[in-house]
Amino acid sequence: MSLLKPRGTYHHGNLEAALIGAATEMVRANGAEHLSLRAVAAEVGVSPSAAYHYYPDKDCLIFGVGKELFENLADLQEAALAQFPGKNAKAARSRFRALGRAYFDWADSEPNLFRLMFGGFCSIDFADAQIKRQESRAWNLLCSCLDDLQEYGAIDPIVRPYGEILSWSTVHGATSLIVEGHIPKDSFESVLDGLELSLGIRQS
Amino acid sequence: MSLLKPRGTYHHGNLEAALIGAATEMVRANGAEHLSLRAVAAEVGVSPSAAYHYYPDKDCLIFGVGKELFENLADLQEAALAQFPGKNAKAARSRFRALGRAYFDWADSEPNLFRLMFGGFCSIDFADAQIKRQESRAWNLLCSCLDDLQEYGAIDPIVRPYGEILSWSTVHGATSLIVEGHIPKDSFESVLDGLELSLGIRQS
DNA sequence: TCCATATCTGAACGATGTGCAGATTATTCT
DNA sequence: AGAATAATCTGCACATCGTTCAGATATGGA
Repeated sequence: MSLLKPRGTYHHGNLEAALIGAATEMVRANGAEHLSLRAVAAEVGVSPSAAYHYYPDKDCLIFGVGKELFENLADLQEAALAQFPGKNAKAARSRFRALGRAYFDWADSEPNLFRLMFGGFCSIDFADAQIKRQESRAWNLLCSCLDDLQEYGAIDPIVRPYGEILSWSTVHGATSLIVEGHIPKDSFESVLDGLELSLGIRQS
Repeated sequence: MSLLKPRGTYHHGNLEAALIGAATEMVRANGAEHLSLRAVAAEVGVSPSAAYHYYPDKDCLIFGVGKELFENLADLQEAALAQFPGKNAKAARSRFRALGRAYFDWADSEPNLFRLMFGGFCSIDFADAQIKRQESRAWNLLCSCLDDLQEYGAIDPIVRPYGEILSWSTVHGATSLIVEGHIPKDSFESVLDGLELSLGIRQS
């Protein structure tokens, strides 16, 4: 599936996917705030108006880009968990850290995509069913990770009820602050350390 | 100091401040992504080109807006601390919560301004001396708050070294996630509860 | 083969950010 | 006070952008 429309043809054949693909790449490179619908159309080899057959306006195109990203992130976190499949406290703790690191690494390697998802400037409808599904998939991964720690007695039971929301908030907050340059990059590991300590997660 | 230029006059007299004022109000109302330099100029009663005498481009005008906001936030946090001046564990704990709440309340009441500061879409230079000063002012407030807790033996000494970065990350993360609609608003209080618990902050 | 439908083009409109020549006012110097 | 200089603002122009719409072109079913 090529992005460019075959020369001399009228119909593209795969315009919707091609538009999303080109738009994603351009957001990745230049940030959503500099995305031009005309440029996306030109990249794909199509007139600007063609896009309006699939998206009522530019915002919806960007929304389409965003929807895919939440799936990507959930996939990454799933892969991170799969790296440490052991059924013991040590492996569970590794999973917990891997989950946080995957979140950060993704944001750190693609700040423009991360901003599109969580920056709030693009009118993304988080009530959208597809996004909700991916977000709850990621949430469930975190839940199962904390459940494991609990099962192995490797987390403070008093703090356990706050585990999910505390972990997500902390990791997301540190990630945002680092991506936007408010705190240095190497502080993420120490945030993870502190988070583990404060949740009472210790290696047996 | 009126925003509008007096009718019939040529020079405005206070253009720079008026531009920032009008721009701030328009960002507050519509979000920085919809700010129009022409609209700001019109609001102030001046031609669009006039703005270029004070700011080389639109981004720099937005940057000017952002700089002020960091001062506002630090002021708010200072005021929050002043509400609980007591020299004991209970007051220190109240200060800690007030600090977090002030951060969240500010973001919750002015999401567009919060996004401008931390959303990452506006090219804000956080190495700017004025911003750094305000950010470190807020940071020091947090430090002193945790120092107090430590002095009164009201915080887990093992977690204490991570106190500042954990607190900021967690509060900022929860705030962002709530403002952008990823988690419900009422979860902030429970994040605060969890943060206190996990830091070992308990009332004597 | 012909027709209905889906898909795309081309030209147009208003709005935007920005640059530049010159008009207008303020300030400084004599 | 008057003239020269600097600061400030206007008016116009340009390229680009998002978006609309009438019409051209291709596709698929009868």
